[in-house]
Amino acid sequence: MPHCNGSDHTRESATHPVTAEPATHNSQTASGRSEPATIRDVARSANLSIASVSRALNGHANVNPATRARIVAVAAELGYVPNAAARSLSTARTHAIGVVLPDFHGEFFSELMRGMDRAASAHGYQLLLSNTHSDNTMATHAITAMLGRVDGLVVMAPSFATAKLLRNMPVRVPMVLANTGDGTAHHSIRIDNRLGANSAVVHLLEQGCRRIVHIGGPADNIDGHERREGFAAAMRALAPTQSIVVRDGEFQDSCGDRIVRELLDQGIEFDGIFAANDMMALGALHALRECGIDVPGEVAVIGFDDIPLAHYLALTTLRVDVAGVGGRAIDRLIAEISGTAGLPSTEAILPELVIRGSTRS
Amino acid sequence: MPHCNGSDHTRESATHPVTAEPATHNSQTASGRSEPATIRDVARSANLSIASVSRALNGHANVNPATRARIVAVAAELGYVPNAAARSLSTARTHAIGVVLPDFHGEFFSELMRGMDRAASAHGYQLLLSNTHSDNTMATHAITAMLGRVDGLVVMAPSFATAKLLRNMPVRVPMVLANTGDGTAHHSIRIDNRLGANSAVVHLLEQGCRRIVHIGGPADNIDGHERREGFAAAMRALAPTQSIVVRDGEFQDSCGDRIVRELLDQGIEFDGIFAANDMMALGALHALRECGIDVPGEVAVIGFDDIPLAHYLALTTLRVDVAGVGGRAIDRLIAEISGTAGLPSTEAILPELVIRGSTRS
DNA sequence: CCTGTGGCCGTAACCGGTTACATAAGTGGC
DNA sequence: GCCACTTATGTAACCGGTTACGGCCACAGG
Repeated sequence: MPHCNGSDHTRESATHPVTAEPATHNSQTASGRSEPATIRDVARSANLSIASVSRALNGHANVNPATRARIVAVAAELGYVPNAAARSLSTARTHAIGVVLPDFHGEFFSELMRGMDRAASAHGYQLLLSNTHSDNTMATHAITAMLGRVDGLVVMAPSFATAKLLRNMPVRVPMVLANTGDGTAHHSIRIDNRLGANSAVVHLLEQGCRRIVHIGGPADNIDGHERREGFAAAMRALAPTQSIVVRDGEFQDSCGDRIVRELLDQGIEFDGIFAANDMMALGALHALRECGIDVPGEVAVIGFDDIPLAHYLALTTLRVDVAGVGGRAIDRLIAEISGTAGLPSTEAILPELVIRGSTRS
Repeated sequence: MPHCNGSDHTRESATHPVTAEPATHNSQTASGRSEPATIRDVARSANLSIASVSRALNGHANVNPATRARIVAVAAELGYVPNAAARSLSTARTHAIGVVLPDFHGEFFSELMRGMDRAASAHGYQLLLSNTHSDNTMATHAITAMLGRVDGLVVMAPSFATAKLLRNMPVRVPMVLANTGDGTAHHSIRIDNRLGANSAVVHLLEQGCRRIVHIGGPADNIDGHERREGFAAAMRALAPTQSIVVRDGEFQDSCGDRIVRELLDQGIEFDGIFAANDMMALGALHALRECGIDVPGEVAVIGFDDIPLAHYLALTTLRVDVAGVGGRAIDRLIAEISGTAGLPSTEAILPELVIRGSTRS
């Protein structure tokens, strides 16, 4: 690029009175596709020191208003954007939050992210994402990769195995756990699965059910575990004469379908189903309808989560404010980052019963 | 943060020879809750220079194998993790990719993220997320905030207004556009909406439909726009005698419902509906059923996207490999980052017709 | 007129890495 | 025995910000 019109930005020659013009290291205009302008470019262009530029742009008080205005104008003209890495290096703050999730599936995930993003961007934080791909060891690997590039972590590890790994990992950053079976050492936020299960049982009993079966979640999953325990506890307390029937699935609709057919084949009688999540409940609904069993007349069905499908297929369920979980997790993490959080504690989100056609006609 | 051990912030004492043994600045073991170990700690502990540590840990060739092994061992013992900000600063690489999306809603979003995450982590990249909250100016703001902390950007801006802003923004990083109406200046990837619309029309005509109406998407949306145009073009080409009826909605189920009722009220006859997305198609299905109109007997309905609900409600639709879009976008961005990408070009993902009960009994 | 004070600004150290270059030791060939 | 060359390691200059500290100047009080 030989002698491009260097007329406008060669003011720096004023500081160096003579010498042979340092090759105009970086004197292109903002419109060019040049290297991004640095704080030094701004300082040179404004005939000020980099310290003043830094102070002015960061809103420090001890800067002359006129000077600040000039700096802001020059910065805008050069299209200056502070280098985030450099800033992080000297301030030891990244303004980023790492999010480690077990899997990117379905509405649950997008709602969670929505809540997190809103809370994070409200505080000027950005979200760095990582999927553990349902591999337990991946979680620690993902966290390690994030160390140093985030100010804190939100980790979701519903699998007990992952939670165990987590517990043994030394942390160097603030961390909030979501839906994880470890409420002692860290700040955490969870769904009150036992309460939800209790609400489900109460509702089914109110509808007149006398033989309730539970389609449970995976044994390794904390939510499945707690919902199963909550179901059993509620049954013991509220319907002590009923036998407790539980069949575990894998949170997929096909499991619900299969388990219902197995129960029917085995001649097990039931008039109510509490599934540990909506997908399995929908699979159960499907199987019941195919077998000509009236819902809710002969069998009432209730799920957990309130996914959009539940609304469409009139499934009674327990609504969980997933976006709220995400938002609260971020809020608490930011509180911990800024040192305004208290001792580690666990916060529970309460599920809300949503009654639809699958339990009441 | 009361009385944290103030011994660690006396950094200037290292330069001034204050005698008195620098107090083993940072010699705790990995298990402690101390300040993270730096490369200097590792070097000191291994009796080597920081250059050797850097070379050893980065796999450079010119390091004695025995030395490398010792360094690796010491690093592991100290729990050393390189500071990402420092590394980014000197290498000008962040190994992060910025993702700017219009909204975090539904299955579409999670599938997209899934595809992106898989592709990104396969190449050792992390994802930095940003939501533009459906505010056009937010997009440029979000991008600005990401500059310097990412190696490249994937931007999704289905709104024409946002795309326009984007076009005028000077870019300093590699960028791939997804579903955006600007295929000239940047690498981009999109859904072949016109082809999909054509497939829909062909299928409806094959099913014997002779009066097809289109429930279109928002005027400002590129996908809606292209599907509408594709519909009109296909009708002109394949059924030139039919009049082209189009009613625009907002991609929500309620719109489909409302529009169908309006058409019926206005006495407009039709035997086929092509909706610009599945949600509106489902709304239409709902309205038709409530009005006692047989589907597909009297009216066939086809949607676009193949969301999970479509499967459950037996909606014929055009499947879009959303995860594939995300994955391809990341792959191409990484190619551009590493300089192995060619000139900007547009890549199209082909929708696939999925025939279900709403068009064929 | 001298000195204290406060506002504004510049100098330079520092954050924790990477890497060009210098240095030192070992190897082979003549 | 000397030189060229390779290999292994150390030194120090960066990368682009932030900020402690000190200097300069204007102005007020004595």
